[in-house]
Amino acid sequence: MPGKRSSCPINTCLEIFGDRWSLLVIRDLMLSGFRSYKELLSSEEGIATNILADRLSKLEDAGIIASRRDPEDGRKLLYRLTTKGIDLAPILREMARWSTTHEGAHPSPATVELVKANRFVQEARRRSEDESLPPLLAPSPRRKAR
Amino acid sequence: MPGKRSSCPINTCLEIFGDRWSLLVIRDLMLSGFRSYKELLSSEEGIATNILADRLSKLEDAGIIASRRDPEDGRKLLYRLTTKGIDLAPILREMARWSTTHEGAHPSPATVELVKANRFVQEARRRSEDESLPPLLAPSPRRKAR
DNA sequence: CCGGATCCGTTTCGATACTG
DNA sequence: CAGTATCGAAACGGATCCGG
Repeated sequence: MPGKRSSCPINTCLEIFGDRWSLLVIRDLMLSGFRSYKELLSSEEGIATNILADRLSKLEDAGIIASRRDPEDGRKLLYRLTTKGIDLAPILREMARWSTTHEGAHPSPATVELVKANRFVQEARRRSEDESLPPLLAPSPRRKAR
Repeated sequence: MPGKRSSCPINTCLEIFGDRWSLLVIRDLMLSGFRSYKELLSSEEGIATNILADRLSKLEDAGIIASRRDPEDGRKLLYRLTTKGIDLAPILREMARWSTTHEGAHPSPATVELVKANRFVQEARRRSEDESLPPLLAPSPRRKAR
């Protein structure tokens, strides 16, 4: 349903950024490079299995992420951002910057440095191309089972 | 409810950008400077009165928008972005840039120029301080009552 | 008239159990 | 492990009502 709304420059972002879970998936892939379904499940703060599956397929349809078999473990699917997805990095960077300025967000020191140094986008890109690189952020807070 | 999630740099943006309607309200205020409740109702693509009221109060609680009486028409309330809200402009700018690059978004030529010239943020700021300036974008597509 | 608040039918979301 | 089915909870949209 492309609808009748192409006059505003941010409308095409709405389906991604109008949704909390899509945003979290993108953030996680951007910070870590590759992730399997299971890793995303435990990383995102308590996303349900059906929601994750739904968002992954929508993001894949939108050409923002892509999946492929894990060459080392045939059972797993590895998800990563496409070029189009990686290009969302500047948006995330500005979000991180805003949060740090206006709310008491406490990103990891490493992330702060990246944002300051303007290398966030570049690092996110490298991470999607080279899976040997470590994540930008620790494995995740892993929210307590509510 | 600050919750237990401060380790990621974008978490504090989630409540705004995880919600479609908040995003639209912010976009509209950013492009036009001031808006009354009624104007927002007809500008946003078909938002319901209760939803708009809800989002306006949440955004006000978050310190992102502020309201005051229209000096010329005591019945009206005028909403505008606070400094904190205006500082979201870089995020919107990157969204506009991404949309223009990756989807066939057709922003108004004026908006394209602003984004290219990097003046989007600056113009949004001016518009929130000086209500004599024209909106950056036409009064809005005004979606057909389906 | 303007800015909401309230009620209500419908749709969507999300937690859990379950399956290939 | 990756993903569906189910079903209750929440959000949404529309209409209507109300105080100023």
